[in-house]
Amino acid sequence: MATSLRTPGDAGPRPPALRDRMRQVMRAEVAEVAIRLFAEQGFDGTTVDQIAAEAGLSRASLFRHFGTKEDIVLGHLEGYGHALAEALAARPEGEPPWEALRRAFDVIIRDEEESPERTLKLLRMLCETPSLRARHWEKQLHWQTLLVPEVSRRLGVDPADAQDPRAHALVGAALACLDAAGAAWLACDGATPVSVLLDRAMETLAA
Amino acid sequence: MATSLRTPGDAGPRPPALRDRMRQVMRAEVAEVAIRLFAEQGFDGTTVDQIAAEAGLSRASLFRHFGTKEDIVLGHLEGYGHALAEALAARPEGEPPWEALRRAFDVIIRDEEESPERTLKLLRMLCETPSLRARHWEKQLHWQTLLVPEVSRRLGVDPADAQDPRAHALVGAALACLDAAGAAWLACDGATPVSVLLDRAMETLAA
DNA sequence: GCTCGGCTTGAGACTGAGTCTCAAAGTGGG
DNA sequence: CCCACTTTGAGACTCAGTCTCAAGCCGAGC
Repeated sequence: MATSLRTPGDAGPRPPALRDRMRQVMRAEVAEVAIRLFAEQGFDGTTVDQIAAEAGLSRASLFRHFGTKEDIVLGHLEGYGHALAEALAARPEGEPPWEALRRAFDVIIRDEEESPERTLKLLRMLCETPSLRARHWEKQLHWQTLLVPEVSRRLGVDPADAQDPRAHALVGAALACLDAAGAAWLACDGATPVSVLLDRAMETLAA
Repeated sequence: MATSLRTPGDAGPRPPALRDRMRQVMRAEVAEVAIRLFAEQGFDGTTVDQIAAEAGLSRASLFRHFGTKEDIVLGHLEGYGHALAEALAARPEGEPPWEALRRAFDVIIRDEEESPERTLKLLRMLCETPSLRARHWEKQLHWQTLLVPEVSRRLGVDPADAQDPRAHALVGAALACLDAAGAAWLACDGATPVSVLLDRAMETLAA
C-alpha cells in the first residue's frame, strides 16, 4: 500500500475534472435562475432564500458555492483576471504598455460579445444596483493587481518599488476606459461595438 | 398672521446654521471615537453598537447621522465632489482637460495634507478593509458624475450624447491616477508628497 | 408660565446577508 | 460490503440596516 499512501490532509487525487464539471454546470444553472428572478423583482427585491428555493438547493449550499449574493451574478468575472494577465504577457515585448493593455482587453470583449443580450442585461442591472457595482469594482481591483507586475516589468520599474505610481496608474486608467466603454455601449444599447468605443476611449489618453 | 403664514411642510426657517454646526461637531466627535476603536480592534472587529455606546448615543441615532458604518469614516469625502467640480469649472477655458483635472485635484490634496497622520492612518485602514474600499469607490464614482459634464463641455461633446466614452474615460483615468498616487504615498509612508506622485502618475498618461 | 407643533432621540422589533456547527447523506476505493 | 472523505441541509447565531412608536426637547405664541 505504500504506493497509494498519502498524507492525511491530501484529498483523493482522482475525482479529477468530473466534480469540477458538475460544479460548473450547477453554478450556471443557479445563475440563470437568479438572473431571471433579479430581472423580475430587482436585485434587492430578491432574497437569497428565494433563489435557493427556486434553484432547488439549500441556502447553506448556495453560500458554499457563491461566497456572496453578488457573486451569483458576477462569478464568471473571476477568471478574467488570469486570462487578462496571460494575454498581456503574450503581447510582443516592444509594444507600448497602453497598446498592450488595449489588446489584452480583447479577451474580455470577445468573450462578452458571444452573448450580447445577456451581457447587456447584466450591465444594465450592474448600473442600477450599488452593491453589484461595488462588487464588480472589487473584481476589477483584483485584475489590476494581476496586471500591474507585467506593466511594471515593461516600464522597467523595480517591481518591489511600490512607490512608483506609474504602473498602477496605467492599469487603473485602462480599466477606467473599459468601464467608460461599457457605459457608452450600454447607452447606445449595444449599437456600436465595444471594441470601437474602447478604442475611442483609450485613444483619448494615448501616451 | 398672513405675514408669518407658510405652507404646512415648510420647516421653521430660523434655526439656521446652529443646528448644522451642532451636527458637524457631533459627527466629528463620533468619527474620532470610531477611528480609535477601528484602530484598536479593526473595522470588522468593531460593531456599530459598540461605537454608539462609546460615543454616547443610540444605535438608531448613529444610523440617522451616518447612513452606513462605512460613512462614519468616509463621510468627509462627500463634500469633495462639489469642491472638485467647482475647482474644475474655475480653471481657465483653454486649458486641456487633463491638466485642468490635475489642478482640480489640488483641492483634495491640500485638504488631506492638513493632517497627514490622520489621512495616512485612514488610508491604511482603507487598503485592508474591502467594505471601506468599496464605499470609497462609490464616493469617487459620484465625483465622476459631477466632473463629467464639465469635461464633456471642454471636449465639445454634446452633453446629451452618452455614447461618447471620452469624458468618462478621462475622468475615470484621472481618478485612477489619484488612487495610484494615494497607494504610492501610503507605500512610502508619506515621505514623497502626494502632489509629486500624482504628477508622476498623470504625466505617464499625458494626452 | 403654559401649551402647541415640529424635530430629534431612544428603544426595540424586524429583515436579510453571511458564518458556523452538526448530523445525515452520498461517493469512491479497498 | 465497509471505510474514509466530502458534500449537503437544517438551524442557530451575529451583525448591518430599516422602521415604528412613544417620549423628550425647544422655540413661538398666548
